Amino acid sequence: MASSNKTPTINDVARVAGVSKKTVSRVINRSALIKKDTREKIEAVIADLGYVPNPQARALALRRNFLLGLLHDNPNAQTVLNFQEGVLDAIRTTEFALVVRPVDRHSPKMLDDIRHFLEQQRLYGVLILPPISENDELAALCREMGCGYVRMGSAMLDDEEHVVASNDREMVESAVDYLVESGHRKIGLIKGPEGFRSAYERAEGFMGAMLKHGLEVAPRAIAQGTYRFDSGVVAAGELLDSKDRPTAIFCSNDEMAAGALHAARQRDIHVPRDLSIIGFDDSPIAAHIWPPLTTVGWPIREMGKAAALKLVAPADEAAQRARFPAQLVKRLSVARPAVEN
Amino acid sequence: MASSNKTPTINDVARVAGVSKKTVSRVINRSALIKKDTREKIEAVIADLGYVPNPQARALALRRNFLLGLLHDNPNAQTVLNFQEGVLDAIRTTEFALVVRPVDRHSPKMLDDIRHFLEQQRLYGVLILPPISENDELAALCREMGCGYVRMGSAMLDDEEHVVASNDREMVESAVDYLVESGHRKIGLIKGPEGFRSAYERAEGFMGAMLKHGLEVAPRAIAQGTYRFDSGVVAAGELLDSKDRPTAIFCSNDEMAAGALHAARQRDIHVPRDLSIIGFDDSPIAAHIWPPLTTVGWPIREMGKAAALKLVAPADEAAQRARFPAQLVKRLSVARPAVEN
DNA sequence: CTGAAAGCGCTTACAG
DNA sequence: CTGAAAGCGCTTACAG
Repeated sequence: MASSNKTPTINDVARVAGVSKKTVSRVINRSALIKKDTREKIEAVIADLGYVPNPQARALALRRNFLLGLLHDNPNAQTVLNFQEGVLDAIRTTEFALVVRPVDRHSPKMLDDIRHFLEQQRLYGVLILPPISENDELAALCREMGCGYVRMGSAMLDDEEHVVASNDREMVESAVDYLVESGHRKIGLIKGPEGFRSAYERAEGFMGAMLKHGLEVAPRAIAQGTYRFDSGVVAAGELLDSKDRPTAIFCSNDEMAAGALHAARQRDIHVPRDLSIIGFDDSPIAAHIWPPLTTVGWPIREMGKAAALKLVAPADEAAQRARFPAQLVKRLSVARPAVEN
Repeated sequence: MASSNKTPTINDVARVAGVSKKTVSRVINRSALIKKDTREKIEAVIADLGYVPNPQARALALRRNFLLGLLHDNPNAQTVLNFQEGVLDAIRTTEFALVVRPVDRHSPKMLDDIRHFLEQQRLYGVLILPPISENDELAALCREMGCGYVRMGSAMLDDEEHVVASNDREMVESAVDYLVESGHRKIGLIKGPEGFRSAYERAEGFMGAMLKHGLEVAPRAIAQGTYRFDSGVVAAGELLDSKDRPTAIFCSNDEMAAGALHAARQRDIHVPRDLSIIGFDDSPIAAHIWPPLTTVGWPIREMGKAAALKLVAPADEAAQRARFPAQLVKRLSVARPAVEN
């Protein structure tokens, strides 16, 4: 070691290798314009010295940080965390780091806050989780600021390079198919909140499937929810108290399905004997309530990984994928209806 | 505006204000060595120009990034997210950002990985969540690298400036007190995993309380869990199948309590009529299972905020706090035992 | 394919 | 209390 025990810089590498630091910079940045011999010599010195390029210096010179941002607002905690894990899978061995930024969808200053955040942190790119991923103004802001972005959604919200999407609509169709195969004909729906694309997609999937099976959906068989547990209790209550109550309910997410289970229990309606329930998300609660919930699970971690790769390694094969099929997870909350109807 | 539409730099501010950039730097860094008039003039120019110091440049010059790291391994998703929210509460209006880093407690390379991460990112400081917060080698590593750190824990793991702690032991005592007041005398314990300080504290709290009440704890009234749902099912099964089964079980976390509920249901043991259950964490599942779980809740978000403040604003009053009392959340999973025993 | 010079936007001693 | 010079560790045109 020529220098002391300080961490080595590009200058140390250049000196030891007997080249200019520009040349070292070229191997760091994987420039093609470099002779193989030179590259190998420099790589050896880098390994020998244990040199790691200083990201702060690169960030300053490049006017760009090696930071990915995760923008999210109030989604399911497990979803956020699984997504984070996926992102980390993609960047763990790179120089990138992940910065998280919860935002407030209801604040009128949200876009300004995000603008300021992007301006200040000079992020390499951002990953946007639903529901704010559905905000087209936000995507436009990212483009305007020269910040890469990938949106996670329930449908193809943008070009393939800017989206990782699940197929919610199809999945709800297959959930309804399953209920119909199990003998249900009076099937209720608890919708997610207005303005959420996922809620829309799931409701559309439901209506489409019912139509396909020639089944009627009475207005009283549809209730509005907010994706929160409490709204599931209330909405299911409405369905269960209506005359001619459904023998099965599709809930647009697991939280509301858990609420529906409470509503049934309060009325001494046994699940699944007297009522079948299907949720959506396959969040941990689905497996931990009683009866364990039949639901739709999507590969969130993989989606997070692919989303990050779209930003940091767009040429990578795994970065090409934009569609991520969800699948039905059968547990114990669905049974044949006690009385065929 | 003197310059074009580029974002203004410290030079622009200096020029417009008619001072040297060093002086501008002084007001940015809140140096005391500056005349009030000068400061106010410069502050006016800063506001006028909409100047924001470039964090990358500061990071390079200071050899220190304005980034806080969140190190965690496999804890409850909601805990991580709530903690993140708290941290963001503390740094939202500052130049700091939060970088997340899940780590693998079981990897032999964990400390090396973290060392490399700290070296590369030059973090301002890290926030460490349990269980890895209990790793003293990790804390030593942070000190060695000159990286600030704050550990979250179930007990005072370190000096006050390096800890935000809950009082798990006391809280479990009061949970047991509550069971005893409700008439229970045969109370079982499902422990958390070996090597977790929180598991130890909770078990100690349990044993201490039982001793205080002069109640015996038979070996068959204690079962080992892992903090996972499935382990709760198994452990509760053991307790419920033992002769002279308990009328109440304290579970060292909510996941296992949910598992215990399953075990009871499988045996047609009604909760709370035939069996009372108390959990720990007050995670969302606690309120969403049936019956809603009596549990111990701790102020995670506040702890996150205080932890971040200890790093970024140690003089702040809220940064002084190191102890955060949890409290018993009474719901429906506890009742008087059907038969006094 | 390689290099010398200038620059990214700040801060740090050192003077005064 | 304020400033001129040098430096943090990289990259970017521009030459050659």
